[in-house]
Amino acid sequence: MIKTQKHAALELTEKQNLVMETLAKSKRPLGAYSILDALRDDGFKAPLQVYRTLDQLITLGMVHRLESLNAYTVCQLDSCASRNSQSASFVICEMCGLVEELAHSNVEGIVSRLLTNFDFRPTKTAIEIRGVCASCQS
Amino acid sequence: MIKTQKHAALELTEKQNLVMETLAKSKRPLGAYSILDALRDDGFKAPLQVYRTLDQLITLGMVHRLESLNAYTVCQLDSCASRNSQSASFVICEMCGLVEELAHSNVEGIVSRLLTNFDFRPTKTAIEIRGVCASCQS
DNA sequence: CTTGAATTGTTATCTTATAACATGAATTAT
DNA sequence: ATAATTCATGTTATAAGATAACAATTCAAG
Repeated sequence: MIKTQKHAALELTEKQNLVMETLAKSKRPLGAYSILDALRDDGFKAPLQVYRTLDQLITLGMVHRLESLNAYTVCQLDSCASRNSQSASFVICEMCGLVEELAHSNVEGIVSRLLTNFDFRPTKTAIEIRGVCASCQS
Repeated sequence: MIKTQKHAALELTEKQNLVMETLAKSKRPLGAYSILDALRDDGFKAPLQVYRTLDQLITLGMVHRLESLNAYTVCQLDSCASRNSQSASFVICEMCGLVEELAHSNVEGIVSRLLTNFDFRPTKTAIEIRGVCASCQS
């Protein structure tokens, strides 16, 4: 194995790259079926192909699922992919649909704060703050 | 209107009471269709009846939706109903399914901490911490 | 009453997700 | 090499979650 060191990004399969590009092009999180529709001409024929690819990307920390939207978005932070983090925090504007990921340097401390007095070993945290963004507060 | 002062609990409709009882009896969060199945003999015939009742109870702060489970649970804190709070925080054990609600005296401070430097007006926050509970860590 | 508004019932449908099994590719043992 | 095993992917069918659209009913105001 004389191959040069591989970067995570280069390891992606064709299908994974297609899903990443689709999500990256979109300004908003996408549902699995929207991704499927966008990729019908690229070999995606069934929902499960999308769901499996999303699962892989989520495991890599490159995509997050927005639990309260049943939708998926590319990770906006380099830190997630580099640590395979499945945890993420988002603000979601209920007026315009804007979604922004919060840096989670803060989040880990906050989670352990919340768990004070709870004997609980966290593996994956979802924080979704819904409300009104700056532009929409006018 | 000479009626005595009403408590929130006394205001509940028949259907709302049935859903509350069903959720309270269950040790685990329930999906809307499980609730429907449990209440088929009590006049519930269609999903929408369950969803509408759940929405009402959620608005009252008496039921919370677990976004990452697509399931519903009675609020375990008196503080939610008393302030009609739609925000809640949970720990969810991925081994045994245990779900426990975290007091949110902490949570509000934490949310504003997370939003430092974000011009965002939060209305509803979902925090769901998945992991392994004390019993399952053995 | 009776009109209009709001709630509740009902059917149909849409969206999201996964089970179950088939096919094919890679891996190892013989 | 090739059979046997395992693991990933394809495909069909269906389960589970949610809501749209409209009908029927209730209920308060005129």
